[in-house]
Amino acid sequence: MARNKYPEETIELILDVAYRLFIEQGYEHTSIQSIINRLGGLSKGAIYHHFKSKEDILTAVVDRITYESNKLLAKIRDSSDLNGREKLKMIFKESINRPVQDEIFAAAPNFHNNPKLFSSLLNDTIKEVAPNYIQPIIEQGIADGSIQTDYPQQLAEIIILVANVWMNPMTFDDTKEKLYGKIMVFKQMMQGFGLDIIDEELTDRIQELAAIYQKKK
Amino acid sequence: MARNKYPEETIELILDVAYRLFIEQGYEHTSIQSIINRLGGLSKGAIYHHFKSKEDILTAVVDRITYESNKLLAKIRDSSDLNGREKLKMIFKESINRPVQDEIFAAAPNFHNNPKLFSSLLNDTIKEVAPNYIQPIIEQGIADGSIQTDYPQQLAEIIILVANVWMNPMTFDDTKEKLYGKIMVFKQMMQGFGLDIIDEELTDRIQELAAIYQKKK
DNA sequence: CAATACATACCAACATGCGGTATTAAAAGG
DNA sequence: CCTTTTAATACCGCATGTTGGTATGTATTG
Repeated sequence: MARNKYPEETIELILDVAYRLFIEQGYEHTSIQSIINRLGGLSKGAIYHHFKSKEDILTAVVDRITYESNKLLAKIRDSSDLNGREKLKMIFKESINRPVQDEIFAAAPNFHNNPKLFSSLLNDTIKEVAPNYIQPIIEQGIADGSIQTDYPQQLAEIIILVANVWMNPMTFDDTKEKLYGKIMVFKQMMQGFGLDIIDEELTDRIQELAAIYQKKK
Repeated sequence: MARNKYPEETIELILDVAYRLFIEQGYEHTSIQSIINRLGGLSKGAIYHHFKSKEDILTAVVDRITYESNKLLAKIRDSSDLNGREKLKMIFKESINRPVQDEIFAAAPNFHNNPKLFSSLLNDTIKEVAPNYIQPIIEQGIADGSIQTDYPQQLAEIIILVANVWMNPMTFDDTKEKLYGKIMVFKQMMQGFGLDIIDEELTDRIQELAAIYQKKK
């Protein structure tokens, strides 16, 4: 293939293809060759020119998956018109309403068939999302009196772990009924932490996602 | 190597070696050849005679890791002299006191370097441990009045997920101080579910494990 | 003698490395 | 300014070493 004047386009193309394949077949069952085959003439050398390894591609893919989500989280975190508790509630509401989610959920098999991608996303959740987005909000909540805890770091982690991983329909392949129970238990957990922020609007939307996810089976 | 009259010994040997390597270097960075090299003369044929694939070895290793633990859980689940809530408390106490844990914690890098093993253990936790051991205990607790919930299945999952995964020092590579905060938050979560069963004895032991795990660094 | 416990030789697929080439951008020279 | 030179970069495609897995052979057991 001819050389591209704008190499970022090539990089984006590689990431597009890799993203789809990683989600559809899993990282370990996607070969570099299978990526090349869908690249429309691009070669192995092209890939290894832009990325130093297959794992490097995964890192870039995960970055792209989380980029939009993190931008939203940052916006909520830095908004000045809400207290900590309200920001937390806003996060659940907004993060669940992005259509990107639908696509991922509809395409992805469960985590057990994609351990590497799953573990990368989990790692990001704990090492990036929790400390950089959730914890600051909780700390603000402590300062403004809307949240009470002595352990903001740990509270941030457990909330986001349960919400993003356990309640994610893609992670554990739940039925609608089972997910409903999860939401109820999550709600009770949040109340136990003094955070009564899960309302009907949220529970409905989560079930909607589960339905989408199940349709593809 | 000469043929072994008792092939189970050969199987155990293979699993011993594989177990160590999987934990030390991760599943994906352990080659069949590196297992063979530590087998003391045994060959590839031996391995593929007893196991049909590398993944089959992983399954067997995970079974062995969980076997003792599950025996203990079954014993508590089936004991007749405790109510549901007491059994739950007993589980935390006993499962944390097994010396096997020390060894695993001392050898293992964090989950992110071992996604396949991690995801296998996580899968076992959700698909085996929660429904077969924790949920029945919670259901007994509902029946005998010592536990209140409308969602025993989901409650079982979230408790064991948080306890086995989030609070596991090996999973997220925590400091002693951070782990202490996790225990406090976990305690509060359990209280939120009406289960006030985490006492000082438990918190002390968990921190001990974290110390062991950190020493190897 | 049949089944089993291994050994040995081998294969195809895979991630990655590398020498080479074409294209572009930047700098130098007129 | 325009042209020439230089250097950087995009990309090609085969070579390489390693990997998981297989086919087949051989010795041992019962």
